[in-house]
Amino acid sequence: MSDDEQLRAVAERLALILAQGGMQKTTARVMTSLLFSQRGTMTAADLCEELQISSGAVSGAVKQLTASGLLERVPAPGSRRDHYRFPDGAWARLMTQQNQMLATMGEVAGQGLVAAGDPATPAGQRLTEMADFYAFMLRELPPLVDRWRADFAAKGEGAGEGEGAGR
Amino acid sequence: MSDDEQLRAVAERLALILAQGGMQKTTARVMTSLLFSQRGTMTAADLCEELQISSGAVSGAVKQLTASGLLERVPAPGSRRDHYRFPDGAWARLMTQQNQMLATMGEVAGQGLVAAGDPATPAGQRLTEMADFYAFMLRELPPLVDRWRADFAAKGEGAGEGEGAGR
DNA sequence: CAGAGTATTTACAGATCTCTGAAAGTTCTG
DNA sequence: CAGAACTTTCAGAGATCTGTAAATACTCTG
Repeated sequence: MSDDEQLRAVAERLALILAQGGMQKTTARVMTSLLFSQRGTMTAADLCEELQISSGAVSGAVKQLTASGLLERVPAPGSRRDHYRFPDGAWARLMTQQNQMLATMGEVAGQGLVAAGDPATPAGQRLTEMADFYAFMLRELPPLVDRWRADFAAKGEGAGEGEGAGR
Repeated sequence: MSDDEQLRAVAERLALILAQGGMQKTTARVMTSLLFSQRGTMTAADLCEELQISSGAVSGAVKQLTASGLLERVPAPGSRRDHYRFPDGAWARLMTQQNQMLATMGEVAGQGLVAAGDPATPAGQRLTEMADFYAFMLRELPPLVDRWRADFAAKGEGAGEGEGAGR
């Protein structure tokens, strides 16, 4: 099995995992193709061929991924085709997006608390815990992600040459 | 609109949000019913009536939620029916479970790196970033959740002196 | 241990989703 | 500005999922 085939195999495996986690199958396949591709960017035609899917399917997946920040269009001088790639820092941005979800969960918990009236009721206690938890995460997660960004950037600088990083 | 109806409305709204985020609709509705219920626990029959769904559907949802730690059976002396409730500390546990996903993502990234061979290739760089990010999160998130647990427990002590009422 | 009261599983029906193929829309080039 | 090269949209076919109803399996009580 060539290295390339191995990469594709791992890509498909990850796509499957993501699909089980709720992501659309085709969308996941497009994303992992981009993520594991040895090329810097891929065109819609490339994806059609590699994944054996129609251009319509690719278009749909691209739309979704773009909305989530997991895919970006790259200006491709000399080619009419759109070129896509998996963006740098996408993972961190993804985590940041989840902050939206954390905020929403916190809000809903708050609304529930209001409706419950008394925080001492069963619902009140459950919702208090929920509100507290999500408020905490909303407060603590962004700085954590920022710290990673800083760490990683620092590592990258040092690494260019004598990268002592590693494990 | 009574308080109870308001609670149910918020519950259904959250269920809808969760469903859009990939969770099964019925499963989400069962979970939020339990979460927002003024009762301490609910039986399958209660859920059937409140949500207007069949007992089979409840059974399925219970199975899924139990597996995710978002629902637990409560010993119900005097009643033959199973009583269910939303467990204390479920949110924290849920976040901890996501660690499993973080670990998996890290592993897959590592496998990709091996298959890519050279970390300097496009795939190599993308996967290096991915592996680093997930390793970082896997390292930092559990302590964060522990800190919340400690904080929240401390808050609770200070506040509800005689709260023996617990469950 | 028989039997009632519950929970779970199963087959099937209905609904939903998703892909394909083709038409329509866009955007460059010559 | 006409035409080519792509991408996006759309209607319909096919696959997938999910809930119901009924049968089956548990689990207490008497």
